[in-house]
Amino acid sequence: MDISKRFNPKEIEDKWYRFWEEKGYFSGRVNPEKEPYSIVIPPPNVTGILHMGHALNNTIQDILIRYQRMRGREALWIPGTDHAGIATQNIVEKEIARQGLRRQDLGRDRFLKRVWEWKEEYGSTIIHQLKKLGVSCDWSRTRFTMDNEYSYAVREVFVRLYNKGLIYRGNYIINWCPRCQTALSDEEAPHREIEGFLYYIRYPLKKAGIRSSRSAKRNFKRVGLYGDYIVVATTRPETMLGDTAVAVNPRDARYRQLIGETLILPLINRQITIIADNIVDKEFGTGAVKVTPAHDPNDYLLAKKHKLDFINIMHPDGSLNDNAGDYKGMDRFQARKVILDDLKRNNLLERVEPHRLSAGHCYRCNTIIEPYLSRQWFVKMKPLAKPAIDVVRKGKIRFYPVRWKKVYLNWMENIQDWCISRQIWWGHRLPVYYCRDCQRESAEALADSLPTLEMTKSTGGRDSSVGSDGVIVSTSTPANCPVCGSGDIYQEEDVLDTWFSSWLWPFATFYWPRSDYSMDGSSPMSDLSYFYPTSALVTAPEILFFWVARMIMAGIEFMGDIPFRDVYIHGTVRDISGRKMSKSLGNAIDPLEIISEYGADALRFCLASSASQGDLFLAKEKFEMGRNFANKIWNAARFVLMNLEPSETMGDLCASFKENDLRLIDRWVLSRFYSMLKEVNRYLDDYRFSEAANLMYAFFWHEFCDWYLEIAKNNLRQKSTQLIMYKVLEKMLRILHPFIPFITEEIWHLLPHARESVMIQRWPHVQDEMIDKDMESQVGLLFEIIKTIRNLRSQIELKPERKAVVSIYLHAKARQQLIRENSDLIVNLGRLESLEVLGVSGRPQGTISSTTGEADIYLHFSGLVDINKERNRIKERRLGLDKMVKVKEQRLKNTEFVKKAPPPVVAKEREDVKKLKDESERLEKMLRELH
RNA sequence: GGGCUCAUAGCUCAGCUGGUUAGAGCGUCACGUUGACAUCGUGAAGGUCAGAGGUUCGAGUCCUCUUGGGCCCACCA
Repeated sequence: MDISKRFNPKEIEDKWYRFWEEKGYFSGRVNPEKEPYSIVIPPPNVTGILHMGHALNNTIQDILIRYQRMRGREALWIPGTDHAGIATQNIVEKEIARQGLRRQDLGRDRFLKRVWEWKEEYGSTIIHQLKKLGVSCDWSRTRFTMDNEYSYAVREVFVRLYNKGLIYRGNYIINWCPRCQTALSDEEAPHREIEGFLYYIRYPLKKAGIRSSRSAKRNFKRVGLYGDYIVVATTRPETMLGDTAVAVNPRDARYRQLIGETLILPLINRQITIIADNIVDKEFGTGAVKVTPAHDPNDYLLAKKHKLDFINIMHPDGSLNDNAGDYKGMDRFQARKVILDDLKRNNLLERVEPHRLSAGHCYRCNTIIEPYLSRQWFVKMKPLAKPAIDVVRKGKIRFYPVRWKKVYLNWMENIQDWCISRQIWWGHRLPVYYCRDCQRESAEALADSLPTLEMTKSTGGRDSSVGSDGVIVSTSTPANCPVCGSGDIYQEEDVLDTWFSSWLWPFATFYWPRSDYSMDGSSPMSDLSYFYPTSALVTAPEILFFWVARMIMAGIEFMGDIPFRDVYIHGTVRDISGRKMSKSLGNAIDPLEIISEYGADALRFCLASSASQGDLFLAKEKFEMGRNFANKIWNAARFVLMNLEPSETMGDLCASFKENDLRLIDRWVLSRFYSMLKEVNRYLDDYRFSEAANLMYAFFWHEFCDWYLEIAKNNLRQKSTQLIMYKVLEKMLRILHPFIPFITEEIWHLLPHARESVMIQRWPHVQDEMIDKDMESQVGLLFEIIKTIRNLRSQIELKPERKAVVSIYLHAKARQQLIRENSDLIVNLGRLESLEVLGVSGRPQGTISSTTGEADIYLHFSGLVDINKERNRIKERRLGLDKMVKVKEQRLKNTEFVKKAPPPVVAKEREDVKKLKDESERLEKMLRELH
């Protein structure tokens, strides 16, 4: 047979991927005969390009899917992409910016057309890249979160929640990204520490000369033109332009006399009042807080409570507006500088301290978030969260590793309402319409526009604006106002948060709210009812709140059932120094580069074997391990196939096979295989991929290749050897297939059998009757002896080509038979001329010696033996043994131990002592015999 | 400020519900073209399991504290 010496992944990967696709192996269809197993892919952004995180995430899913498919489940993996509102819009905006255009120049419709064109052209990049990985998604079901049917599901959900009173609209402080010019949810504005400053600013009192107490004196001094003042501390001095009060703690003696007094807000000369509230921390700063209701969430609440004015000083792009007086038109950070200069000039900046603070950052463009008062839409989360907490707490949904359960519950129990409106164009437009005629009659008419409200008096509570005043919510565009019949209707400009569509993914991908959809049209049940709830969700920790938690809520709310049973959360991919792998840091390893250099199998295997409990620390060299393993498998297969009789087929081999033909080593390798398989099964069912991968690796390489195949070289003409080599290889291909699908398929087709693909084979059964631990330990002794001989050889630097003569004394008579029967094995692997089994103990002339736990081994040596070296070696070993004996004897002397430890543990301890002592005595004897 | 997590060989990590002579891969050193594989083989060196207490007959494994990393959440201006 002509098989290349090296495995060359490039030549075969595309071929087999096409083969699987053409055969339709990836498709999952309703099949009442089979138990379903389904996974929905975490849909990558249409803007996405494959990175290591994707590679890891999808490798794991593919392992699960292929494994379950082989176990006889109807496996379905639904792929798709996410429209990624802000990210995609940003890309297309950048594109048109090269032509000097802003999206506003094109207008909404033309801009959206451009985005769709972009999507058509580049949107499936990541899909093609995923295929390179070998993933077995059912591509005929590929979904996009802005597909027509999907969009309908989104509107349906909005309407249902609105009608239930769970969606409301109102003016609140939200996270505003001045660069993207949209609101963001709390999750989209992660806090990051920044090195900033705390600025202490003097606010003069209108009525000078008030002293509250002696202790306060240093806080009140005369400054320039102004009278006495109060000092406030802030990290964002520019917001002072929007201040409408200063707050102090009512129990703060320093300021008690000043409560209710009026201050002159510097630079803008507005009169503001000193108010008292318990939320003010006396210890922080000066104990006096400037209150900026329109630009700080705390101040907002304070202002509601104290009925203060809300002054918005900023345009949506972060520049200051008309309310900012002389600073109007400046960018917020530029304004900060100028304001600080002006304050300094007026002797109003008391001091500046370095101050570390954490601020929200836009998760799309990393711009510092501005807390911004604007009219937005929200989902009330508490009612949705409650049942979603229950299902996790009761274990209906299980997290792997389990610690994520706590993280989930902690977040869910403190959940805040979800801001779902975005001031961008690419996305699902809110199914909200306004009737102009009704609005005209409404007192709140002016407030529907984008968040440009400049100054409003405080309004009522959080729910004040729900469902009133010309608002129509409907899945389809209404022709007339259902209240007044007017046709003067327009749709809400805002679109929904991308995650407002993603959270429906586990059922909207099955065409929910339709309940009758099935892919092949003639199924006895719908896809949704067959495949939902899905079996497992595999994802990264970053999107636990964004996505996983919300899917659980949506599943329960709209399907009445959990969306998945298991959640497996894998680690984050980092570089070798622990930094998160990212394009911007320049430390990313491109999976496609790894594939082309080492092969997709190498990539997959390395990722799987690195995917233990924590994060993954990767360096390019690490993938060599996978490549080497693939090559090892390749060559082992080559060896096995080269040594099968050309005409042999599996059937011929089996037919000529008799149980008693099996040699000890044959039974050993089978026993080891099934022992390993048993554990692999357990690990896979427990989402412990690295353990499963490493077990297979160790067995294949260090047991099957290093021992079995090496021994087989001397029995190649025996049918049983050929059969067992073949059998183990064949079974290994099956169980390795989910991890390394390409090479296993390639080798599969080189096997002399007729079955068309390894991918659709059954996962092997554990044959318990083949597992024999006692026999394994007998073989273990044989290996020990061989290793000891090799060790002795290397000590006297005996060249490999020189055959040695060895005598063995077995301490247990029963083992003599074992050694005699398998002496050929020791002779061959020990490179011996002959092996003698001694009847009595004692050192033969001209030998060097060593022991295993059960045998004394003497290697005949004609050269000069360095007696001292030999003696030291034996002594050292004895020392070690005696130390262990001491520890164990001490343990046995302890009556508590003997009384309380379980009998088998005590028995084993006794046995160990006996064995160790024996060995020690034999070493002692060897020592005596040396002279 | 709250929570989670980690600290085991030079590096990256295993070590499951406490009882091994503490393992693997990579790296290092020595030897090697034995009829698959140098992307290989054989052998070796290398660890007081971060530190201190405690629970227990027994702790790398459980508890507390200390030290040092990492991550997440949070409305300290």
